[in-house]
Amino acid sequence: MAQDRAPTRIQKKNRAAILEAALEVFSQHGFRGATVDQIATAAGLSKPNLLYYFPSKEAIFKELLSGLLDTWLAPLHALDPQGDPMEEILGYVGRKLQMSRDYPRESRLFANEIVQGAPRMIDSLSTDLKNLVDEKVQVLEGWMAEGRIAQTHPRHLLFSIWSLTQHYADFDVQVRTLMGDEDPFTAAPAFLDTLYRRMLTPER
Amino acid sequence: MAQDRAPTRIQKKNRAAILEAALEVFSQHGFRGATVDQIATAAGLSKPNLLYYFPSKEAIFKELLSGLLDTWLAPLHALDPQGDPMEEILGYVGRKLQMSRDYPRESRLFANEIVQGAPRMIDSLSTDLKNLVDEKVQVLEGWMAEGRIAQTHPRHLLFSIWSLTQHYADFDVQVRTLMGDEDPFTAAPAFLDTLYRRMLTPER
DNA sequence: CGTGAGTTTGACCAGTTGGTCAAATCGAAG
DNA sequence: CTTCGATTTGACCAACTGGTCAAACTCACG
Repeated sequence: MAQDRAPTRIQKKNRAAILEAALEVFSQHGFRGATVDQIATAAGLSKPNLLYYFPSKEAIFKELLSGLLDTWLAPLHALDPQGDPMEEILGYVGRKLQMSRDYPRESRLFANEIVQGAPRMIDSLSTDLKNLVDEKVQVLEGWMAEGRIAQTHPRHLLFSIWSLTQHYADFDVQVRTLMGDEDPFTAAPAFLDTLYRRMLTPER
Repeated sequence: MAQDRAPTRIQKKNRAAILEAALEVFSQHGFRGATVDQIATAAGLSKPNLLYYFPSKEAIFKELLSGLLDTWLAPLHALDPQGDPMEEILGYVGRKLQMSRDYPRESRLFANEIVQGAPRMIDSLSTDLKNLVDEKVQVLEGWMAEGRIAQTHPRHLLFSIWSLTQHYADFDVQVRTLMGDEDPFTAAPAFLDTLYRRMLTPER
């Protein structure tokens, strides 16, 4: 078994390959629907070999989740209280949409988990995510109180950003089925930009 | 085996119980994550007894899906080309939100399936749903051309309605974790109403 | 080289799962 | 209350799945 010392060249390569393969398989089939054999094959390893690097299927999944949560929350972290409110929010929306385009598997991994009640994520949600959201909600409330953006329910505003942007990753099949040849990500940025600009511009 | 003639009293009762149980179990665990035994127990039957009414797990799932799709699309069907555009759209949003509140399991069932690539639904999507959407997109385009609602991408507008409303059902755990005691459905109607009113009111 | 830690694997195991089947039981019409 | 189709079930099976293990192999390093 891999010991506590510095990881070997092979260890680094294989652990990375496993996590990449696990992301692919878990995001497509969910935790229960994925098999260790599938992941091993996708990583170019035998099942026992994979289990030499990770003690169990659950361990792979947990490591994936915790490793990805930070990446996922980074755009919200970057929302700057000192910046221009409208630019900050539109920037956040844009970055979130970009992530749906660039990292759809990550989005679907979380979607799968949360739709099923987030049995393995509920802790992170009620601590890390909740703290971050509480913090940014205060920022939004400040902006609204100052009249720099229109008054709305800040939490629902955040939910709306998440749902609108992640929809393009999570419901990709449906979206593409209904858009035909047109790439959804062509018109989406302008659509969301207009939506939030109209919604958040203070009444004159 | 149940024959082609009129269904018995017992047949009716048990098939209904099975479908109800299947909705509960499938929506929580997805197709692969659900077991026939779980469904049978939830329906108050033994596994072989359940399989006396449905030939396979897959058959139960498919019947559930096709039976539910109509219900799910009904609110969009009801969008009346003759009505007042803003009222029609806001009404549609309201009805869709109501469905997320009243039928969250149905919403999660579809979400689960679509996130995983809709392997058992893609046909219905590309026929029934596509036709309905194409039809209603024309209605929306007509309203926009007449200047009765603001100009936007009609398909993205529909996507936005679906994602914003279904989010409250599909991501229920997350939403409730972040809202604490406050019921999400208290403020959601007003939030969405304002959002679409601001977004779709034509420039004066 | 040689050697020991690091890596890989075939064989295997126990538990789960979807599904079958013959036999037993039930229920409604005569 | 009999009878026959409808219903229910215990026992069973084959395939699959997560995980183990001892033996074999590989590789970096002295």
